[in-house]
Amino acid sequence: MPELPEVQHAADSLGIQIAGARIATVERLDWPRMVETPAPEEFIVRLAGREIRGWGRRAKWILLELDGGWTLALHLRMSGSLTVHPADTEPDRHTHLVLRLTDGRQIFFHDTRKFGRARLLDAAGLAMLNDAHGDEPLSEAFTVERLAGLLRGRQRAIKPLLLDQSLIAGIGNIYADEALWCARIHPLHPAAELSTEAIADLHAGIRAVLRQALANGGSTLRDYRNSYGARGTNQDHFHAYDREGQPCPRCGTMIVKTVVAQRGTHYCPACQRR
DNA sequence: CATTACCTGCAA
DNA sequence: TTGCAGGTAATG
Repeated sequence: MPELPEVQHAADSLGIQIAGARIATVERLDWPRMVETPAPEEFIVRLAGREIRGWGRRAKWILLELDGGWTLALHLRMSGSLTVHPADTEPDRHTHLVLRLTDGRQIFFHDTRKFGRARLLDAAGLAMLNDAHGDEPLSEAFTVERLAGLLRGRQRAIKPLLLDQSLIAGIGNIYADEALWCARIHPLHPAAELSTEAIADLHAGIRAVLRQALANGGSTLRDYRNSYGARGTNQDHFHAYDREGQPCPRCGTMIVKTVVAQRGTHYCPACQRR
């Protein structure tokens, strides 16, 4: 579900509520597969008593910086959400991890589809997570030249390349389609064959769609909520994604939906031709 | 590169 | 009942 803008909002809305708080206990881990490292029993023991010192985001991971050099990394995958609740709120059946704070409040990791994941990482583990991911597309370092370098020599289609987290981190199916619409690029265009001008438009498009989504609190198709339980509104501003059969806002041609890289893919067949 | 798997719920 | 969903990893 969540891509960079949604994960950023999830992290910020959570972090602002809980920074400085301390985890008392880990409760209700009824789907232990969600804990990737360390073993669930050790995860529970090590988290107890940790202070939450800060927060951040890397790719689609939410990072809670803890004392003792530990980082709690949380990935929402398709349907996860993190919300903060008073002491007496009962979790529902899709809440698979609860962090009880020493002030009584609870953080719920709610995840209908159970794809979400948690890792408790030391400095080396955090470095590995970092190294596994590519450029942050909103960073200063992500220049047009950087993007051109990433595309150079790669014959694969541009859309699956945009989804490859090891190259560019944080873009998912929505914002890949939206960025390609912005840049008037066909999702199957070979990455290495994009013109200099098209690459510049793609760079601008990626940043514009992510910034707009951030400004709108992310996109909520179904499950996404920030940590206050609020939906985003960016789904009301899509140009191509989820708009099959509706007119392209630029040229009026019907948006079509196909499958590219095993993902539903929406584009304008008239003005996305390069 | 394509296919399958992981899960549940919802719309067609 | 089937197919599909914002993600990723593990297979041929």
